[in-house]
Amino acid sequence: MTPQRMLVIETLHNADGHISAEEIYEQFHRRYPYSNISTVYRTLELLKRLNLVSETNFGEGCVRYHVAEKSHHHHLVCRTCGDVIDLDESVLYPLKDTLIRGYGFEADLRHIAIPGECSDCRRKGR
Amino acid sequence: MTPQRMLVIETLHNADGHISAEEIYEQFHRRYPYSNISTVYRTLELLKRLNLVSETNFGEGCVRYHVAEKSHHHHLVCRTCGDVIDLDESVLYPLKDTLIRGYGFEADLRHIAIPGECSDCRRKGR
DNA sequence: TTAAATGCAAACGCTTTGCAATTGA
DNA sequence: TCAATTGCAAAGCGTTTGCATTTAA
Repeated sequence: MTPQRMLVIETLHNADGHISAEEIYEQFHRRYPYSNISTVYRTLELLKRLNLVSETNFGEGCVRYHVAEKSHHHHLVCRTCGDVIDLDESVLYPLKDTLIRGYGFEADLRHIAIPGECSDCRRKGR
Repeated sequence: MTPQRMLVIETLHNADGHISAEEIYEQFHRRYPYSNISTVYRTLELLKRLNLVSETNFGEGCVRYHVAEKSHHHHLVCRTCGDVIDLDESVLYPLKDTLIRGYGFEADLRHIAIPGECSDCRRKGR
C-alpha cells in the first residue's frame, strides 16, 4: 500500500459516478506532483483484478471507472428453454448513460428481464 | 465518386453486420493495393454525414460501422408525464453485442419500452 | 533485505490531419 | 479546368510497457 494508491482509491471514492483515468490523474497529480499517469492505470488495473472497481465504456474514447458495489441483478430469459441468466447491473450502465447524454432521459433499469435465446439453444437450433 | 469510395461502400454492404474500419481496409486494400486507410476513414466520415452508415462503439477499442437502414424504433416512456420518446434501434446495438459476446445470448430487443423520467420532468422535479 | 511499486520515456493501436500530387466531373 | 479526393507521413489520443530507481513490508 503506497500513498499513490491510497490517493487513487480516495479519488475514486470521492468522485461519485464514473470517472476517467485522466480525470483521476488530474486530481491525484494536484495533490501528489511527482506522480505519473501510468501509476493511475496500474492501480486501476489492480483494483479491477480485486473486483473493487468496475470499468464501463461509454463510447467516448476512454473508459470510465467506478467503485464496485453490490448491485442489482438483471436477467436474460431464454424463450426456448426458459433458462434465466443473471446479469450484473453494470452491463446496462452504457445504455443508461447513452440515454442520459443523448435524450436527457433518466432510465429506470432496475429489475429488467431481457428476452431472447441462450447460447445452448442457439447452438441446438442450427 | 471514386473507385476507392465505391469499394468501401461495396465492402460495407457485403459485410453483413458490424465491421471495423481496419477490417474494411483489409478487404479494400486487397482489391485496390495503392490505397490507404485514411481514405477508408474519410469515406466513412462522409457516409456518416449522409446518414448512409451508422457507427456503434462496442467497447473493443474501435468503432464498428454498418449500413443505415430503416430500423425498428424503441420508446422511452416517462413515468411522470407519460411522454414517449422514439429511440432508434441502433442505440441498443452495443447492449445486444455485449450480451452476445459476454453470454452468448441473442437478445430480442424489438419493440422495447424503457421506463424512466424525461428531461423536462427531471428539471421540474428538482 | 527484497519483492513490489514507481517515474519516466518510449511504444502501442486506432484515428485524424497537413500537404503535395492526382483525379473525377 | 479545378475543386475534390487521394496517398503518404506525421501527429493525435488514451493506454500500455520496459527499465532503472525507489519504497513498503
